[in-house]
Amino acid sequence: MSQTSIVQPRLLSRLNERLVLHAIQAKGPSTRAELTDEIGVTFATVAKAVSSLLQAQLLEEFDELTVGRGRPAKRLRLAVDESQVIGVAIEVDEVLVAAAGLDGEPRTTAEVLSTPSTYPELVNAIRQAVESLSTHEHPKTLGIGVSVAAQIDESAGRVAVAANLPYLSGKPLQADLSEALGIPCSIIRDTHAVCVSERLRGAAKNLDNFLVLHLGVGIGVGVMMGGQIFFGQYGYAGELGHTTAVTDGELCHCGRRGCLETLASEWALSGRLSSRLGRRVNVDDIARLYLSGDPTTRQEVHEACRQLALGVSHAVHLFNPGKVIVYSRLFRACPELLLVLVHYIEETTLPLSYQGCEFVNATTTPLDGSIARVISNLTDSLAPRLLREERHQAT
Amino acid sequence: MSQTSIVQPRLLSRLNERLVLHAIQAKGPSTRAELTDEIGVTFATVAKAVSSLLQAQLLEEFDELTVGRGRPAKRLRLAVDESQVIGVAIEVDEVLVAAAGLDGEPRTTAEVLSTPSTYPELVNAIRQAVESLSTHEHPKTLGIGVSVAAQIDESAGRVAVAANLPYLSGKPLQADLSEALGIPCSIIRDTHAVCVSERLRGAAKNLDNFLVLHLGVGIGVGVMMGGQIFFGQYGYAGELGHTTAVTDGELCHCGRRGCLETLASEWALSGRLSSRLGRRVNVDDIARLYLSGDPTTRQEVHEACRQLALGVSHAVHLFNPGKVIVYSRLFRACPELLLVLVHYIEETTLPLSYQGCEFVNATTTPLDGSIARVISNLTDSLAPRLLREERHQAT
DNA sequence: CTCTTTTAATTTAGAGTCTATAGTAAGAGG
DNA sequence: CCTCTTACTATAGACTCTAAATTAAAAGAG
Repeated sequence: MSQTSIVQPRLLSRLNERLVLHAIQAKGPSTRAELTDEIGVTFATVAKAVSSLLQAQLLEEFDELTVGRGRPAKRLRLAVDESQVIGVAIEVDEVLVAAAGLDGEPRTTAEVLSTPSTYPELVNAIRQAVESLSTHEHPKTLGIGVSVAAQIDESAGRVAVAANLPYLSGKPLQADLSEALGIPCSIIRDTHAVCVSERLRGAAKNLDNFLVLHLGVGIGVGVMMGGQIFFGQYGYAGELGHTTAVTDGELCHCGRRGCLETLASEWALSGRLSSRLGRRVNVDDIARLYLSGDPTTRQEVHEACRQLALGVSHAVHLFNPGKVIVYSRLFRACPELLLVLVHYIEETTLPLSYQGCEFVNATTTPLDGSIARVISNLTDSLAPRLLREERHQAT
Repeated sequence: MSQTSIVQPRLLSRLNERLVLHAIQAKGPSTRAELTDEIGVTFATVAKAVSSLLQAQLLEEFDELTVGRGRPAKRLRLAVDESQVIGVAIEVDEVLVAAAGLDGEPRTTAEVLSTPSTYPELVNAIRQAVESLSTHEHPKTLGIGVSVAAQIDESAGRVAVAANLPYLSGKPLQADLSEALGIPCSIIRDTHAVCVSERLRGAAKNLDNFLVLHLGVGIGVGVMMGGQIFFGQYGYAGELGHTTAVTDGELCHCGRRGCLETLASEWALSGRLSSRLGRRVNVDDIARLYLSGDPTTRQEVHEACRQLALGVSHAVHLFNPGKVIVYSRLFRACPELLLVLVHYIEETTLPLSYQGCEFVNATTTPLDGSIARVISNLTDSLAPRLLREERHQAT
């Protein structure tokens, strides 16, 4: 099988390094003594793991204003002065690039490019933007994350199908960027990116099971379960837009009829409202009209919410998530829509299934997610994850 | 946090013991040399792990008819002569008890009791049945698994809600049985039990992501993802029966209208057919009538399949499983119904989502599952699971 | 200003694990 | 009987952990 086993003495120290990083991510900057209590290993072991992480520039030591007796401890934080990561978000009309410390906090406002129209230009534009953030005045760049508004085969690092950026379909973007930049790079679907950043520093901190409902041109959910993105057997988990909402409904671009996407996507909504209002409206217009109380808009939007709630209800029944995070321009502009959505969901969902499940707007973006993805990769590539799974009753 | 860390040198040997057991489960009886190739550690390490597992009576050594040159190897198998486990299935009308070797193969035909009508009688009946299988003529009993046709809080070992066995609701069955029997015991929901046994030795061998569609009085799915049963945040994942299938449909016992269960459960189907045929029919009658070609029956059954397919379609879209295993008396009696179900599913599901997903009947029962659960517990309690999760592109 | 107290960090000894390598065991074939 | 082949055992070297002793750096008491 595997040429050489991972089960070797040094696995232990890797595991402890990983535990140290996760403890600091969860509790913020800590001293070695605090980490000792938190992790449950000896001070000596913590010190050793920390020294290795300092060497790898994943952690930084800093003095704090001491207050108690005794020798003052040095506090450790995720590296922000010595190291950085770079996140890239490829969207339909623009590409965003930003650098961040290992805490996930962007250190600059994002640089915005308009999306090039060929693949080589895209790779080149990203290379230039990344290089301008990686000069010698900047901290050392440890990795690059790229979120893409497309179906991604994340294990192969390849774009699967990019409906709205056709030239990306099938491209081995991860390998091409890694090569062009000379720095480890990983690509991730935008929906999944939001999952990762919401968990790292957004609405789902320390939550293992939640959904991100992504409403854009289509409707999809990002599934975070057991602390990991869930891909399904072939990587297509989280499809919601092509669930049949009404039998013999409107024709969908997928060839079937009555898909949820024909009723509740932002794209469908602006189409319906455009024809009812007799002029072209986009999502921002809809939000404005909705907030101003336009009755036609309110009626259509609420109807879309009702249909959407049915689809979300299925997902809640099946996943029993601890939270549902809505990532949508319309919902961000009109937060009260969350209440409407929840109202319809409660009508069609078993209380046992939605009890304890909060519905909130996303607080992060795919750009944050691309950064969070690199950071997770850096921490998780140290060692595999230990997963306890005992369900035994001791006698 | 945890008093003492699990990350210690002996974790390595535990991990290797676990790898040895899983290799033998996957590949069948093996020699130490074969395990060495399979696992990727040194022969010496394998030999040490094996010797520890022999001591724990989880493995057995046996001579085989040698054929090649060289010193003949001793082959190792999961213990079946020296050790056994006992499985119990608590169903609405009967309780099944059987002993099995650690390979999961039952060593006896199941003993069948009619389900007692009080909790103490139930515990006592199980105690007697188990003790008659644990006398000194029998191999040593290493554990007991109990599958229950009810909602279970599997982490607490407690029955949550038992709609059809009311006296079980809220009972700490796992602790009570462990105490009564003096042997580690674990309880598991019947739907989940089928998941576990299908993966151990049924239709889902070596498959990490699949669903078990359980049609009985209700409709539910067991979700196996990443090789583990998925519970959701609060343990209620896999609900399908109370998905709203038609707005303003028939009143469901849950208080809402149009639940899938009112249209497609075996219970609903027999109700509808009883009233249309003018006489009481149960599931077995329906199967007979269906196979004999009765048009009314065929029409109603196909309509139920159509509704069911819509619900399954949602699950397939969201989970993208590698297989859907149907556990249902009606489907087992009429295997051609699978084709009907698949036909309707294909009508309402994105090809990308169901491609590569097979729909098959279950080959195991909750009793097999209760046995499989104990065996998993024995192997998995040795060490936590190592979960690699790298998605990085090496430069 | 010196000494004690307190907390932080390092060092060292002891036990456990792995790999690698050399050596022993048990059969088949000439 | 000897050699070849495969299976298994034993030992040395490197790495890890814990635990306990030692050193380091500050605050406070006298």
